[in-house]
Amino acid sequence: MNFGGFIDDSSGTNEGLGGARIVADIPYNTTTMPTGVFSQPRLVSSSIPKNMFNSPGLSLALQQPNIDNQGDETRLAENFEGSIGRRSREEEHESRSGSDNMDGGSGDDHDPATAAGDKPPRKKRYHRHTPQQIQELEALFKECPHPDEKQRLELSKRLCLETRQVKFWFQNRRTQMKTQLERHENSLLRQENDKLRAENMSIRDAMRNPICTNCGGPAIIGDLSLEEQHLRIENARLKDELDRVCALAGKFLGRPITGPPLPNSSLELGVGTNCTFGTTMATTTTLPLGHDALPTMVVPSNRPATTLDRSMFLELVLAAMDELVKMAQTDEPLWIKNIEGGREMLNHDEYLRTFTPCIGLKPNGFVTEASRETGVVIINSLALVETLMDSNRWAEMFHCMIARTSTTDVISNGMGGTRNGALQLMNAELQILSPLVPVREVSFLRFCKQHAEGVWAVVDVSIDSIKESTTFVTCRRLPSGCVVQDMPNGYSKVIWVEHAEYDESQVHQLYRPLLSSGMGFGAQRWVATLQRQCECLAILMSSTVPTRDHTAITPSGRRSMLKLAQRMTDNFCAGVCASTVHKWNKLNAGNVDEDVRVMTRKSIDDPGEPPGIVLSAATSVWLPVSPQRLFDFLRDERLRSEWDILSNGGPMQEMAHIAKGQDHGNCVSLLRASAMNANQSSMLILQETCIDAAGSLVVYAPVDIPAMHVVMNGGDSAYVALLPSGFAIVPDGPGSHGPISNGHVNGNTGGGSSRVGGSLLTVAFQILVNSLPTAKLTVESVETVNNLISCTVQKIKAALQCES
DNA sequence: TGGCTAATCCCTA
DNA sequence: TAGGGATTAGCCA
Repeated sequence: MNFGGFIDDSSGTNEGLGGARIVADIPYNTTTMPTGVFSQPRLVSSSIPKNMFNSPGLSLALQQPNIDNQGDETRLAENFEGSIGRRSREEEHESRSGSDNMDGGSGDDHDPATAAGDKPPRKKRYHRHTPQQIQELEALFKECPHPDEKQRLELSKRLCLETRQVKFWFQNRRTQMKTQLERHENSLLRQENDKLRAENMSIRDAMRNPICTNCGGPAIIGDLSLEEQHLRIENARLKDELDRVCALAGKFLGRPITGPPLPNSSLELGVGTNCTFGTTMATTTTLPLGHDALPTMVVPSNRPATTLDRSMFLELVLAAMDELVKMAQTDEPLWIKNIEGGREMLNHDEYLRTFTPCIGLKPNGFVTEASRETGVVIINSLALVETLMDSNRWAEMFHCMIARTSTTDVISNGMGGTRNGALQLMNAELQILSPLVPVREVSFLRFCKQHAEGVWAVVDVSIDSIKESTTFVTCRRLPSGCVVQDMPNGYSKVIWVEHAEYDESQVHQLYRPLLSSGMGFGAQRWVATLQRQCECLAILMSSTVPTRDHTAITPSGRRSMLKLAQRMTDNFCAGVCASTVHKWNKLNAGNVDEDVRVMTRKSIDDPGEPPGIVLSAATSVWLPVSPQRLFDFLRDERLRSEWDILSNGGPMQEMAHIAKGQDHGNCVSLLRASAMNANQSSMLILQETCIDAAGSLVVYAPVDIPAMHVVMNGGDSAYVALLPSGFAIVPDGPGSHGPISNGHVNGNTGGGSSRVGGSLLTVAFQILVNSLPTAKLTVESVETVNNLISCTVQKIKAALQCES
C-alpha cells in the first residue's frame, strides 16, 4: 500500500474540505494537530495510536476504522475511509498505467524506514497526463465536449486512465473553456468601456463649444442646452437600469422592489435651434421627421454624424421602434388574414390612421410591400441581437439575401455592456437571386432595445429622408425588424415585420407577385432563412452530426468543406445579382436572348478562382411545376444526366454528404460522374443545396480531386479554385398566372393535373472563357454560354414535361 | 504571482 | 446519481 506520497504537512489550512484532502492534510508531526473538529476524525479509533500516521501500519489501521463516532465525526470518518480507498485504487492505477511522468511505482513507499519518517514527508507528487493522452482527450473533446459514460469508459481503457480521471478531465476542460470565454468577453467589455469613455470625452468637448453645422456660428439648441439634453438621455438610461436592477432584486427577494420616484421618467427630448431651422420644435417620440414635416432638415451624407444628427437619429429610431413593436403586436384591424393564402396583409388605411409616417410620404411611382411573420428559431435573443448588430455576422447569417453590407457609423454601442440602446448607421445591398430583380441598395439606421428580461427588438429605418443621398433611391425601408423573445431550451420566438416602398418599374413582371406577397424581400424570407441557418449552426455545433458519407471526413475536414461550399454559394449569388462584391461588366452582345444577362470580369490573383476571363450568364424563367418538385429534380444526382453536361450522359454518384438541417435538402455533397472521360478523371462536383419556406438553391462547381482531398482532411479551402453554377428556385407568388412577357409561355401541363403554384427558376453559369486575364472576349464565348443556358432550360422543361 | 492542471467537495436537477 | 460550480494544491514561466 503506497501512502506516504499523500502525507501533507499543511495542516490547519484546509478546514471544510473533506474526503481525500483530509488525508492529505494529516499532520506529520502530531504535536501540530489542530484542536478543531477535524482533529477528531483523524482519530477514527481510540485503538489507533496518535502517532500511527508515522507508522508503517497506517494503511492497515485506516482500512478498518472504528466507526463508533457519531454525527459529523462518523461522516468524516467515512470520508476518511473512502478517501483512502480511492487513493489506494489510484495508486494501483498509477503503477498499472505505466505513465512515465509519475514515480509512484518506485517502491520506496513500501520501505518501512521511508514510511516511518526517516526522510521528511513528501508532498503529493506532481502528475500530469501524458501529451499523447491529452491529445486523444482533446480530439474527443473537439468532437464532443460531453461524452457519455460509454465513451468515457472506452477512452479510459484506451488511455490507461481511470474513468474518473477522464470524467474530471472533461469537467475541467469545460470549465476552462468557460473561463476562457469569460475572459475574452471581459476583454471585449473592457475595450467597449474604453471606447465609451473616449466617446464621452469627445462629447464633453463638443458640448463645451457647440457649433452650428449649417452656418458655422455658435449654436443654441432650442430651449434645452445640449448638456441638459444629454442629462435627460442619461436619466432615461439610469431609470431603465434602475428598473432592471429592481426587477432582478425583486426576483431574489421574492417581493417587488421599487426605485425612488423620478420627477420626469419619460424620455423627452426638445430639439430645435434658433439658427438652423428658424423655429423651435418640441418633439415627442412620434414626431414626424419625414420630408413633409421637416423640409430643410437634411444631413449631408459625406460627413460623420454630429451631435445634432445624433439627436435627429435618436428621434427617428425611437419613433421607428414604437411603430415596429406596435406592428409586431397588433393583429386586426392592422393586419388582416388573407383567407386564400393564410398570410397576413397590412391594412393600409388602418396603418395610416395609427402611425404618422416617420420617414415622410411615399415617393411618386413607388409601391408598398408589407409583411409579418412569426417563427420559433433555435437561437437565444442575445445571440440573435448580437448577430443583427454586427454587420459581418448579419451578412453571414443571411448570406443569400445580403450581397454586401457595412456599418458606416456607430452612434451608440449600447448601455451597461449590453446592446440595449445600440444605434448604428448601415448600408446594405439586398438581393433576390434573379437577374430580373435589381439589387436593393438601402441606407438605414439600426436600433436595438431591450424591452424586458429576454425580450429585445431591433428596428431598421431608412434615413434617406434626413440624410442627403448622392444616389437615386429606389427603395426605402419603413420601420422594419424583429421582436425576439426568449423561450425555454435556448429557442426564441421571433416576430418579423418588413415594410418597404420601392420603385416597381425596375422589377420584371415575372417577379412582381412574389415581391408584393412578401416572399421576395419580406418577413417570410427573413424568418425562413434565419430558421434554416440557425438549425444548421445548431447541427454543426452539436456532437452528433448526421453524416451518411461513404468516405471518412474528419471534423476539421467537414468544416473546411462547409467553408468552401459557403464561398461557392456566395460567389454564385454575387454572379446572379451583379452585386458590387465582384466588379462585373454587363455585356450587350448581339446573339444573346433578351432575358439572359451576360457579364464578364477578370480574375487575377485570387487563389479561390482560376485566373482569366470569367463569364457569367443568368436568366430566370417561369415553370409550371411546384418549387419542391423542381428542387428535388435538380438536386437528385441520379437524374443529373437529364440536364448537366458534366455528367457525361450518366448518373452521378454521391461520394460524401454533410447534412446541414433536418430537411435532407439542406446539405453539402461531393458528386462524381459515373461515366467519366479521360479529361474529367480528376474532377468532382461540389454541391450545396438548401431549402426553406421561402425558396431553394442548388449550387455546384467542378473541383479538382487532389484539392478536395486536402480540404476533406481539414486543409485550407481558400486555395481551391472554383467557379459556381446552379439554380435558385422561388414560388411564383400568389395570384401569379405564369409568364407575361419573357416569351416562355407554357400551358398548365407540367407535373400534375391541378395547378399547385408554379416556380420561378433562375439558372446561372460562371465559366472561364480564357485563362489569360488580358485576353479579349470573343463573340463565340458569349454565344456558347448563352446556348448552354438555353439548352439547360430546355432540358429541364423536357424532363419535367412542361414543354408547350 | 498568476495561469494551468488534476483533483476534490458540495449542491442541484 | 451525474454534472456543474467553487475551490485547492502543485508546478511553471
